[in-house]
Amino acid sequence: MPADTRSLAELDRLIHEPARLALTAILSVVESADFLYLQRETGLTKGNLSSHLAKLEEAGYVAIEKTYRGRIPLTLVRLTGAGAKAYKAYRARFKKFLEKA
Amino acid sequence: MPADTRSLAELDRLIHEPARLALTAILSVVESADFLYLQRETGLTKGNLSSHLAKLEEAGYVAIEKTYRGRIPLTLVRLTGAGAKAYKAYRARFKKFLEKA
DNA sequence: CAAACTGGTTTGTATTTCAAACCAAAAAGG
DNA sequence: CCTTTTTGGTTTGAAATACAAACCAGTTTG
Repeated sequence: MPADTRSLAELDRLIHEPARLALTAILSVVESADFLYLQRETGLTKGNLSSHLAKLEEAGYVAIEKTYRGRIPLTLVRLTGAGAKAYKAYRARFKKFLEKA
Repeated sequence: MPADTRSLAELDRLIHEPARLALTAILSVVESADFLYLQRETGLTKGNLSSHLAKLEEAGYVAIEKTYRGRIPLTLVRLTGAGAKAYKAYRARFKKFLEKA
């Protein structure tokens, strides 16, 4: 019997997107990160990073705080409880899928 | 140091899509499957199954053979060598990602 | 022989994604 | 100073995706 592929349909698409998966993975281990750090780490363009972050924020998966380092803007991002939970669930589902094939 | 999230950008998007990942996973263990079997197994509509299969075929990941069972049409699908290779690579990458976080 | 069912494909629309253009503030150069 | 460049982003278009609904040819059923 083939793997339970039905469970794949339930994957959280918001996290599944590779760019956002990368972001979520990073944020799950750093407590908080700024915009440029995330850009360097993921290799995304500023535009794409900005819009992916906006989506994650809209979903309540990250909280974005716009502040200043001295006088230059600093955008800080951290995973929310909901974001951490969703990421954990995503990983668990995917891991299960990978195991049984 | 956060996980190597750069590697996620290299995931094969064609396989990454959940519907096609499900199809590929099934085909990786069955040698050959017909259209309706794949539909039942994945829960996709006929339309979506048809177009996802078309994409996989276009990429050379599956071979589709249209034949007949008696007088009613029968569409048989099997993974090609390239498809099997791509699927294997996808799994390896993802597994690696899951392991180091 | 008309209606419904099989086994699909095509079409239309709504989302998504990416890249390129844009923008305001700050720093650097002449 | 005043222009130019750089920093730290956001907004805007255009292209690709994905999904659902409509369609279609052939077959069986009433």
